[in-house]
Amino acid sequence: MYRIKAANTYEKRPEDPRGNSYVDYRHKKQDKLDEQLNQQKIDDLFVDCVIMLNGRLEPSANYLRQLIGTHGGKVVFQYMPGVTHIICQNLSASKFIQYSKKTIPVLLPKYILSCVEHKTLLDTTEFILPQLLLEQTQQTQQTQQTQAQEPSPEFRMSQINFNYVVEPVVLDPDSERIQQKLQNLEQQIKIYQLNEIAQIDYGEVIQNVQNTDSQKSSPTQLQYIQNSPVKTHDKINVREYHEQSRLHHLSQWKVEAQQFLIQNPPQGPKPNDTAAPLFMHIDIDCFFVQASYSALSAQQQLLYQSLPLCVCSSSNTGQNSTADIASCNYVARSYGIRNGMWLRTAQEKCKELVILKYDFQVYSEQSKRFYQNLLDISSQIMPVSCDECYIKLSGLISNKEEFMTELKAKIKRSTGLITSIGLGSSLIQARIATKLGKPNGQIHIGKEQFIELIKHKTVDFLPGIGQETATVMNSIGIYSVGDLQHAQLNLLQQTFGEIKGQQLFNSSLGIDSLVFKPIQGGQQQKSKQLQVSQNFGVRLTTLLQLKQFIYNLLVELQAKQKERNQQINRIILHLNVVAKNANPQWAKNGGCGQCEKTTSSCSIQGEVTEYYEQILEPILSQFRVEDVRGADIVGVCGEQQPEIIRNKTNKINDRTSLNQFKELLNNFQEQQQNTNLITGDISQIDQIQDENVREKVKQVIGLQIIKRGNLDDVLKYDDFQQKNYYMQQMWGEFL
DNA sequence: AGGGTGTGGTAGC
DNA sequence: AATCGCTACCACACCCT
Repeated sequence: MYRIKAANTYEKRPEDPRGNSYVDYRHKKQDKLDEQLNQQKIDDLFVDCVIMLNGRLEPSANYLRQLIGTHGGKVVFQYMPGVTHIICQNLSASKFIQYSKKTIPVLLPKYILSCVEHKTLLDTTEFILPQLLLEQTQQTQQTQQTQAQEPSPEFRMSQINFNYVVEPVVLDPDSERIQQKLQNLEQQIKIYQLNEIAQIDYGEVIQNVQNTDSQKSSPTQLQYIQNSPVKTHDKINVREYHEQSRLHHLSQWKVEAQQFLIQNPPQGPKPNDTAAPLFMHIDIDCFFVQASYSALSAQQQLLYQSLPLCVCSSSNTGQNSTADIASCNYVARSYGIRNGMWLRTAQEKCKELVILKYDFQVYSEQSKRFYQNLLDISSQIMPVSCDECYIKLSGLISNKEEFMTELKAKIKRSTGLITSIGLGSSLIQARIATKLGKPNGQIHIGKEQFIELIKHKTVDFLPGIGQETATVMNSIGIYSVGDLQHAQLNLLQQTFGEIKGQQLFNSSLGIDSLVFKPIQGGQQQKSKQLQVSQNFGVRLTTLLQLKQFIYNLLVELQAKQKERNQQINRIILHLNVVAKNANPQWAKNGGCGQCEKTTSSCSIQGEVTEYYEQILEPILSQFRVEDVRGADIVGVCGEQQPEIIRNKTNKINDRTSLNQFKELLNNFQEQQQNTNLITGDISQIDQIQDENVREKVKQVIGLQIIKRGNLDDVLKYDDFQQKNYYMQQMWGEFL
């Protein structure tokens, strides 16, 4: 089912001098919409129905509204008397309680689609929202269980702590609302009995958390699945885990670098904004390896001087070792070893590979020394990471080569580390220059050179283009940076979105999409987001463990908030649940493997940890406890209210289209492999309702055929007429 | 229309 | 045979009022 593109169904809110309420306006609007839809009516399928749509739906609420309207039904978006059906997909805790009280059926959007398909109003039982269904069966099960005197050791997700829906801070002094809340609360207590186990253990969690206040680690113990193939600690302690996580430190060092620059403002001259723009990008070559090496004794250094080196968390080279290489030097790279490669694989490629240990202390010190050397160059520095930054040099440098050589020598003297420097008239040019120069490089490139130099690189050579973007690019026939340089901006924007498309195109031509934001000395840098997460070595078996784990994450988040002196007004919970069809092998190394990801957030005021229940409930009510068994709970991410900068341009394309497009393309490619290209079923392309996307798919698949030389296959047909017929049938005017 | 919320991609070693 | 892991940021889609 393809979505009708979200037409702009909203009307401008009228100025109303007579002070009519917004509600009036909404009623009027509702009537008007109904009238409009009635005019397009096909049949009277839903004629006696008043259908309420709620929340995020698939297909979208807008699509359903039109669908119902054209079949004679009435649609509302708020509950009102007379509603006959509620269509809903995910229920938040409060709505869950509201709806479970009503006798109106709460159904999945599939109901509407099926009714339309069968041209009749179907029985609703098949389409009841699973959450509510679960609740019903649970209640019957419960009564059965109590009769059988067989209490379950675990408890259901949807059953927990609904009696704690009161907000810790009542934001709205409106008494009516508070009364309603109290009423709700009463109802909830009637419906849901607090589980005794939960009560006791929740108390324990609180106690444990209080213990952490004295900087000591939380004694909260979370057991792993017995006989789990994962060999990690038998406790999960977020703080302890982070101590040994290289990525955690990497992220922290970036913040440290920013703070270092705030406390030690660059004393260098101010760049001349009227001069020709000149930016420097500097990066320490294989930072971890060099830094670990620099901490070795002189004797060892001599020994390892020209050997292949790598840094790895483990020197365990056993068959089952899945440790990966954090960083490897260029000697090692000559053997085909790469960052991120599994140690075992790397050692197969090079038996002499020397494994160095992490030394986070040294990395942090070296990072500071590195930045110390950059302070007198210019007043404008923008750190990228602990070992990498941009510096604005416009009008400050006379002899570029000399400057770069001297700077490199200076850093080498001070830290013993070898760096690469790139100069360019934009950030991305400088960045690419460094990349091309590594290791131990010093390059200056201009725009013309830039375009020539990277023409033949694959698109993922450009910063900002990762695996996903590269795959989509390939699918629209763009493989090299040169292809991108000559691509149609229009096509890029249709595929990636207006802004993103433009940015990608700009990148290929050496024009920045990254904004140069130098650190302002003395000013507190406020980030827009604070996040705490742990994805490794987490194997939770019970709901209680899950709750404890999330609470611990929240404690860490709160600590971070205080440390950084920042306010948090929204909390986001990310939850990874092992996908149903996930290969169990994948999670063997302690990671998440293939997961289904869910996000839920709530606005907060006050202490982060107070919102424990609010965050949990909506998201947990979607799962049964069985589903969470073996789930990986990812993290809690607190967010500051970001600056609202709305993008006011018209959207050409929406993500749904992009996803549909990807799917179609995959289907088509599968078919191509299985059948003759010519007979490949392309009828589905014509079913795409969105004209833009349909045309794009045709265009793209056409492009693909040309790119891959498959056009020749078509041309093999001797019969010219038949050939033409196929061509036309497939691509219409596109070929 | 603008605010709120959910999704997904990227970089750094 | 398999591409994680942590944190911060951006662009974007979609719903609610």
